[in-house]
Amino acid sequence: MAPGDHGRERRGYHHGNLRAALLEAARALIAEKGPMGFTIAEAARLAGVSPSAPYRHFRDRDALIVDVAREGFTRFAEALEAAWEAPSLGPLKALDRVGSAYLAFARDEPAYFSAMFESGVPVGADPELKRAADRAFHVLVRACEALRPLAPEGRRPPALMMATHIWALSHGVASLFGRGDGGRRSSPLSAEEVLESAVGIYLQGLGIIPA
Amino acid sequence: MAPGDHGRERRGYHHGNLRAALLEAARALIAEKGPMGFTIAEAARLAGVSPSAPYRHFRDRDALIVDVAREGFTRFAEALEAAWEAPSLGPLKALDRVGSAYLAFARDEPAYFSAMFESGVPVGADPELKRAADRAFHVLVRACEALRPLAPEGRRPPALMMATHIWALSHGVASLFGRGDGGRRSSPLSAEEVLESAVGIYLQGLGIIPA
DNA sequence: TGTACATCAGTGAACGCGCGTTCACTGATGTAC
DNA sequence: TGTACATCAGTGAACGCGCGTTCACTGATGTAC
Repeated sequence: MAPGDHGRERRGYHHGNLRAALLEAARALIAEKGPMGFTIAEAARLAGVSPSAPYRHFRDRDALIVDVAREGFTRFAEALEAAWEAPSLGPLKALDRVGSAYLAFARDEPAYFSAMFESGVPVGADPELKRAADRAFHVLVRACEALRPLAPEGRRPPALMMATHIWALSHGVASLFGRGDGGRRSSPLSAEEVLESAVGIYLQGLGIIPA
Repeated sequence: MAPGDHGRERRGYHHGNLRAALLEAARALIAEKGPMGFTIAEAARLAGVSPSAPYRHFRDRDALIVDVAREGFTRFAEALEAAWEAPSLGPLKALDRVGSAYLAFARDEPAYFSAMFESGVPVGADPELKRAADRAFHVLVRACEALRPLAPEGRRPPALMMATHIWALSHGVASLFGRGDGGRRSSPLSAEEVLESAVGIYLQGLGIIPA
């Protein structure tokens, strides 16, 4: 594959799809060297275009990273939604699938993951970014709303709190044990096993699963 | 405070404490701009020394960051150990204190935290770094060993697994809600409240706390 | 106590490099008539 | 269908900058006798 063949074929002087090609190049570079190792010049090179071309599509370097994070949150939300909504196996099984999707995303898309959570981009940097992030979190909230009625009546914490707990747990497991790039800790258990067992004990604590 | 006054007074031509001053300067710079925003040249400037001076003490830029991470893990381990060992209030109260110490460290020392967990430095980069990291994790293992006998006999997961669960939970909460620098998510609950309530439900799940 | 000398821990100039960004420009594309 | 023209999306040269690292050097320190 020749340089510049990102997205559709380049048609002569005009690239035709430069914006998308730059986002893809940035993703690839961030996967390689982290969010701060990425440079606009190198992204342009990868897209087969002069170093000034990106400025037709992005105000500056930061704007490009914000867009990568936004794209990442959008795909993340889609992945979680798909995991939750697909089959009707009951909320317990579905929650399991959402957890696995969280880990799979962190593992398969380390570039998006670090642009989203480790690049220093504040969630409020862009309204669309915020919307996508909220959308992802909302999947967990819906899951917890479905789970709540299974708990004994006196002991039902707010769904939002439950979702926050499970989010933190998933995020911690993903960060420590389930990253696609280097630097993860070693553990006798896989990330999936850690998350699944922890969530199981948590749900027992709520009386949703029998002890 | 004049530039270069890190640690003890500079005594003429020789700095006297340059190594420590550079580590401190690096910490300050990482707190400001993240692990990748830090440069050796700027650290030297902060320490009041020529740009080539750092090379007397560190092979290169990476070596300096690894040392910052090592220093961070050492202080982290000390903080967790102090939280666990101080008073004999019983393992439940002590675990609480360890959790708070985890969050406090992430909040008060964002530079160390990101050098340790987000700089791409692999834990195996340096034997002493690995030892310090293990020491920190070991506090959680000891805490879980103390907690385990409180669970009903048939339902006692390995302490190492429990420690992994609680570590992931603490780390997730710290990363998402309890960072000292920008970029954290908003939540109606404080990081401490989130962690405490989640750990409470988890311990109920183990039968260590009554439902 | 004094002196010669080895070693240590800095200096500062220099290098090559790649970056972000700007600028005037120009080739390609699409639209009005 | 053909032509004039506006607009779009690139080019490529240039800028100033700060970086990591090297090198030969030198001032300060400590030690042996």
